[in-house]
Amino acid sequence: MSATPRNTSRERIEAREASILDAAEGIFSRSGFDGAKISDIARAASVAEGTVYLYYKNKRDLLAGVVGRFWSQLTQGAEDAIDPQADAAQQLEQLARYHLQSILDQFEVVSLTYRARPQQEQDLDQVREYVRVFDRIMQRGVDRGELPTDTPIGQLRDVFFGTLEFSARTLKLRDQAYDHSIVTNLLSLMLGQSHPRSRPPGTNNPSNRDLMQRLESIQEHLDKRGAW
Amino acid sequence: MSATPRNTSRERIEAREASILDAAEGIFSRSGFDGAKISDIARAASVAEGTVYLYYKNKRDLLAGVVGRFWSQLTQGAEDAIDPQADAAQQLEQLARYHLQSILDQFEVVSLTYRARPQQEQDLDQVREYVRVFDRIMQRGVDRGELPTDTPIGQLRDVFFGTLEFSARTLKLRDQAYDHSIVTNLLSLMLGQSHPRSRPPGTNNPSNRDLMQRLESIQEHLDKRGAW
DNA sequence: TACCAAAATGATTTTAGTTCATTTAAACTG
DNA sequence: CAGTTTAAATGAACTAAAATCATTTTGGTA
Repeated sequence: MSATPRNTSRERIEAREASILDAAEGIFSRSGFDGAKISDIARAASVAEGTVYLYYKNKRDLLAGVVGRFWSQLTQGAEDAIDPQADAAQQLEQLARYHLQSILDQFEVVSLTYRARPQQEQDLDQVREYVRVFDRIMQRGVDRGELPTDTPIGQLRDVFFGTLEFSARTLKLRDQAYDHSIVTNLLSLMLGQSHPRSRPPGTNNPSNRDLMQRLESIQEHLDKRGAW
Repeated sequence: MSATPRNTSRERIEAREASILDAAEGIFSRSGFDGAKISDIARAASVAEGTVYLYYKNKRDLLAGVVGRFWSQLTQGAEDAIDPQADAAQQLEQLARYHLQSILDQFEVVSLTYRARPQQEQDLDQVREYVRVFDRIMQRGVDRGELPTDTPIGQLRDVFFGTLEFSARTLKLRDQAYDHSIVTNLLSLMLGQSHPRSRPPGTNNPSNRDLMQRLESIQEHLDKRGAW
């Protein structure tokens, strides 16, 4: 009873499972859950249709596998993206940038998350593990005195992820790219600095002459738009 | 060719369409998109299966109908829930409470929104109309001087709806009830109450900078009006 | 009442998820 | 290495449900 064959066998099986997940992720992302056919996924993974069902008991389960792997990888990536030396505010900014960039890059997979059964508890385990990255940053900030002791971490978590996800949706909807101001504004909101009323240095208080010129240009602008 | 029969006929047809939507909303909410069978919906609406396809070209289209009606009704309800006399902060709180309560009450239908094709533009028209309620409150607040002229309305919209939706999801996941502190915390965050910015309108002589910002916002406002 | 067009029906077709009897490959044994 | 056993893979067959369409029913009109 040598261990080597068992291991190679297990590796082979894991590689096959990964290739099925890869294929499924591609097809699901491109065609959505309903549009994706098991036959397409099987072909993309170079296996027979029946083989898919040896690894996942049905189509929903396969989706849960794809989505779960995505969030697990996201957790790993987030931990790598955060500097352990930095303070809470810096870490939060690192997480925010990483998160926004990731969900923009893989928007389709994120959307598929909500097609996994929300009622099935364990389907969202990896998502829950991911948000704990946020909780740890905040708790550490409180423990170190960088954040007030009465910081409502749970509510701020909803602000953080809710805002970033809606922002991503808005950007996608309007075909706009990542905008750094989203993250900086969110953080100044959350950490209680004043509104982004901070002006870039160098913009001085405009003179009346500036105002006059601006008014002239506005009239020009309006005139160009033609008749009312 | 009297008009009355046409009308009664149209009313009959609209009533039938509404009864199909009612049935679909119930079945979709209870069983989810995949679990819902057209045959069940048809039976609940007391029509034949084929009849459903006279009103909606397929199952996804029927879902889009259900979701679209929901958001339209939400827009109507929101406008009713807001006191036109109140200031921006009060109106925002009214909208927040109404919104959170509504998406908690009808969580299943809200969830179904994301199963409607996000790529299909017109499927989300009613959602877009709904968020304009927020935009109008904010714009009016800016115009009245209750909010700073540089208020980033678009970004705050993402904070507002994103946070409320995530909060609702969290509450549902943990079987918790509506919590007033969610709304009050969100609003104090958004309106920056911790840092007193409630300048009684009209008392202060606006700086040139304020004037400049106001002019910019007027131009932006004019541009958005479109339709020249 | 007879006629027509619109609306409704439900049996039939089509499509795609799932199963399972069979085949193929891998692992173990003497 | 041959023989045996066990695990993995296959794809044709099965099944459920979405979608279609030839036929029937209904409601309005002359």
